[in-house]
Amino acid sequence: MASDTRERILVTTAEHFRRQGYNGTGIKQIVEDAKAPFGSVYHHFPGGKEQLGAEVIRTAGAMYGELLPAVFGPAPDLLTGARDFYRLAAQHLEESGWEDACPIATVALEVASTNEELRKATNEVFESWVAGATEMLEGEGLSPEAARRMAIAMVCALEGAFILARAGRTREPLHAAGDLIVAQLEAELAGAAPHRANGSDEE
Amino acid sequence: MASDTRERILVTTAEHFRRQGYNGTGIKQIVEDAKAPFGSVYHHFPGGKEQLGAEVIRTAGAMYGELLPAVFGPAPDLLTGARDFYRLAAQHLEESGWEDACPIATVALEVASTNEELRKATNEVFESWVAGATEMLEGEGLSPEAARRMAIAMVCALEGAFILARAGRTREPLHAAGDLIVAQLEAELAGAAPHRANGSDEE
DNA sequence: ACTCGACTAGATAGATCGCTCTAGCGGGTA
DNA sequence: TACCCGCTAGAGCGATCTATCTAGTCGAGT
Repeated sequence: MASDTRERILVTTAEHFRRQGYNGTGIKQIVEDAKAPFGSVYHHFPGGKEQLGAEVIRTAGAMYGELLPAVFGPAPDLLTGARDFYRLAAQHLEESGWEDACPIATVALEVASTNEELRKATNEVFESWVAGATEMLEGEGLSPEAARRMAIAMVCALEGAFILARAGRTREPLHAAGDLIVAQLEAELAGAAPHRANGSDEE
Repeated sequence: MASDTRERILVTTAEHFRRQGYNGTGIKQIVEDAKAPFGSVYHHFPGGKEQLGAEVIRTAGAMYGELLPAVFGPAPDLLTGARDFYRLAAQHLEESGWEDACPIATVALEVASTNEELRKATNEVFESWVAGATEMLEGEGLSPEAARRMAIAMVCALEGAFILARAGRTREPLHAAGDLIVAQLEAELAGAAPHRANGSDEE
């Protein structure tokens, strides 16, 4: 039993935040869609909407961060991994009716200047994504500085492309951003001596 | 006269949208800060909050779009223009207490799946920015396809960097995104246009 | 002087907001 | 049996939301 009500509330809230943001989502709406009793929200999240929001940001953010190894892992090399990532994101976005983009971007912008607690939560998530990508890029021979800069740029390009793609209902921005990242990744990898014993060098 | 009340309402609403989004901004708050009578909102904007929102998106978007020629115009060449753009954006963002980023990004994400009318307005603004940048890049010798792709990537990188910068209260994402764009711009221009002798780039 | 439309001014309606409160259910322990 | 406690269940509070309504002010045109 534990509390799958609590889990349902978290998942449903995450879906609503991704679609319509923090301020656009009411607690009444959440409990209705989660088929949970209203009081349970304040039992499981005594801190109210803010605590619920913080937990959703962290769990949904961590879940999305796992897509990084999930997509890059099976790919034959980093470049195709990167290309796949943006293309899969575009495909998933369209198939979801232009709803399933970044789970925390809308909330991040809403709270950046109005709620310190939630702002910190979103920042931690972004930092964890950047850290994951940085580690991956360092493994390919980039210097720590170059790797981090590139990792940040990858996340920026993705987030920005999500905004334009949802506004215009088109995959074009995600493809343009993906192409940019792949091209630049190619250039940087060529410049940084790939001393990998693992056979992964072409060109 | 066209009453400057109407103008004050537009400007104040734009400021609030940029800071806290559409759903986070109440009409009461707008009229209070704009020192305007409540009824005037519905006199000047009979369509209510939605019409007000649409007009704010379009006017603020057009105003922000004018920064493109304003920054790139006086620059000695395209690369320094691009570098300046991201650095000025970062500087302005920090000086405003991490509030003055994109005037419509928050609203764009909030309404993308919930309000067709406003979604279209945000898309028109993004399209106009892309069109402006595309034209500029074509003037530098890029093919129409390459120019548009690059223009989209520039906007994506900027928007995404704004999200991370506001969340983390740091200029780093804007610098990383700017560096990425400048590097890729350099590569594409070298392949497309006759190089202009102009000893400028360093760092 | 008089009218009329543009605009100001704010009270108020009706819905919804986040949240608190009490009551009851159900199963493990004594 | 009796008791506790994690959890469900929802009525209801005060605040706030968007929007409408009436009344008043002001200036230009006749």
